[in-house]
Amino acid sequence: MNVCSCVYVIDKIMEVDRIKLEKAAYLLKALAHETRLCVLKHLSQTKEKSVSDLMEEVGCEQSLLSHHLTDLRAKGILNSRREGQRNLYSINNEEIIPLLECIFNYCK
Amino acid sequence: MNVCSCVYVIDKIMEVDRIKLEKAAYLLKALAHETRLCVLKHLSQTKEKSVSDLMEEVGCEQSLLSHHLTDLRAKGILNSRREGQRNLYSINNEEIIPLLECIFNYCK
DNA sequence: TAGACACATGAACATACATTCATATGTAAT
DNA sequence: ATTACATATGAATGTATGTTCATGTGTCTA
Repeated sequence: MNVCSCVYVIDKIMEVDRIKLEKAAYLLKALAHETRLCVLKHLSQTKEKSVSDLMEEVGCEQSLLSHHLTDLRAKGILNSRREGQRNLYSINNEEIIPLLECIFNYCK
Repeated sequence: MNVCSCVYVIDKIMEVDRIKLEKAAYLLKALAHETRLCVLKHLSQTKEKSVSDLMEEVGCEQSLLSHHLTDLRAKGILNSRREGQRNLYSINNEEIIPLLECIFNYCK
């Protein structure tokens, strides 16, 4: 392996790291809010929940909650589907549940 | 147990939850930045590092990095001690390392 | 004790995020 | 078709966060 390809490999490694850090920062920003964490906590216990269910459980006003939910959905953390008048939200990727557990566990 | 003490217990549970959510949100906000994650990643590999070491490794300008470090220290995530002219930073509570691993692992 | 080095600090500014309010949309029931 | 219900959306505003720049502080060396 010559000097050039070495540099290339190092660049690639650095790049992968940078991308991972970026992703992690993006994810953490998405999670870093009491209301959103509360939503996720509730949704990790039950499959899906309507906005009104969450409003009660989370104790958050309709519009504000909706903004948070839209946000979490846009960022790929939640899913939603309609059922009649209601909009049911659920966790998109279950792998986030152990991560949440890990976070809450750290915050003893 | 009468109604009153039941309500009291429920309040207590809710309170604990709310506090945990608050703590978690606070922690995640502290972590949710590429530069800060990068610092933590480097510090979880080596015991301590000076600001200049971190400047190079993280690729961040002196003053800005210093602000981030001060911040992380104020929030109890990092420690620092002087050694001559240098200021050595380290991770305050090692329990954060598996948490970071968990986060990076999720961000595959 | 003067200069260099390593780092911290504070004010000013820029950018992003959270919240509120008014209103729109989509579905269901009458 | 009209009304009510569940939710989404957008603009306006407030608040927090990140960044830069100029300068301050502590320590070492000559």
